[in-house]
Amino acid sequence: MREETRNARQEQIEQAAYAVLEEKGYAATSMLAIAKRARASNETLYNWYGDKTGLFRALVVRNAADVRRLLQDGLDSGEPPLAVLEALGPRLLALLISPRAIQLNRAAAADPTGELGAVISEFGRETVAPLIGELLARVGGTGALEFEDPGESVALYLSLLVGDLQIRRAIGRQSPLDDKAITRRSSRAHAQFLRLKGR
Amino acid sequence: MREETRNARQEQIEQAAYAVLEEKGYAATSMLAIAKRARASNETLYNWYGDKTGLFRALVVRNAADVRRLLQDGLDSGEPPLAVLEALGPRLLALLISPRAIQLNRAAAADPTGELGAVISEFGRETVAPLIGELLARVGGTGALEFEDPGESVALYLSLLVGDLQIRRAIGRQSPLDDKAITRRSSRAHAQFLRLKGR
DNA sequence: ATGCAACCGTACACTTAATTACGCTTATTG
DNA sequence: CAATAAGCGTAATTAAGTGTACGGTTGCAT
Repeated sequence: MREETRNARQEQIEQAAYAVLEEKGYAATSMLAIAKRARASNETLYNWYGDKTGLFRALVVRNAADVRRLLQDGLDSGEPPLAVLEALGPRLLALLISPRAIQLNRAAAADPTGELGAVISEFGRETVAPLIGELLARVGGTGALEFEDPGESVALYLSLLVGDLQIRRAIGRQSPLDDKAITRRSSRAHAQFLRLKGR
Repeated sequence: MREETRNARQEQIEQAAYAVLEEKGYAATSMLAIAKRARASNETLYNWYGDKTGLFRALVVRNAADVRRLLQDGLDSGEPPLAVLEALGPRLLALLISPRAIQLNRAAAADPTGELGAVISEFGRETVAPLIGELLARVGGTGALEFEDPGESVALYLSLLVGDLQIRRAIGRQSPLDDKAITRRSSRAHAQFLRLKGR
């Protein structure tokens, strides 16, 4: 199969996986259901992804790449760091509590092997945090911030921005935030962060 | 069976449930495994708890009662509110990220019916938040705090105290925080909260 | 002591879902 | 235009786990 065709096919399969996942939740999502939705055979799914965990690992990696790209674009934009931070807030928050991300977190929580959780950690927070750290360092470079421990500042920023929204969404009792709520929460977090760490 | 005996037996069964849960994770925890661990029959488990969700609901309720008691004792202690808040921080944090609480959150995230999540919310956050709100209001009454929206202040306090620790523990391989780390995080959160909301 | 109700241990349907196998069809390639 | 590799659809296999049933046993009340 031509590489191009195959990539397109994988895209379709992963779309289907998300669709079923968002519709049924992880526990009720079967490989067969994904295959049918994508009009693929489950033999193909197993050939390409190995097993169910492998398929979801692919979803996690692709999702994390989106977040990474968002941050990297911000870093490369050449805009003033503080403006970048402010603009990134709502978009980052939106990604982190999107239905897709939440379903992946639920999947990781449900995964008996714990492997999905490891992958989310590795490709999620552990690649994202350094990028935020870099951004904060640049803001610091402009003199707008003052902090000793960069890791602690990243954690504080994420605490203010995201807080316990992810876990509350994951256990199902927090409805998705609309754009307005996301903007409000993000700008509040931005202001609070500056008050704590700004000079 | 004498009531006392029965309560003790339930205690043992719930202990066993936690043990298996912490050992295997929710998905790999079967009713039979719990029964065997407790040297009980699964018929008894089903008679007493109805079904698997019912058993875990019992765990959630008991766990939430612990948290509630902690806060209520603080409120009733008669100590100065600000001191109560400071003393409560580490103990509350320790409970919220304890292995038991985390496993219950994992269970809720994995539960396809979403019922466990509802129970956690109802007996967890939704009874705890008002108590924290009451405590914050009393601190405000002493003139040490100033805020308009009590709900928002509770959310901020919890964000600073707990942040995304729960979700990271739920999906990650992150080890529990030791006492020292809990104390440090809690006192930092306390200071930051006062800085944002204190007068 | 003795009857009874609940409990234990084990076995047993009954489902469900992950994998695997396979015959048929379609696309790629030399 | 074959030859062949890959993919499709579906059926078979396997493995667990939930929830139920049941004979034997134990603790409790009378």
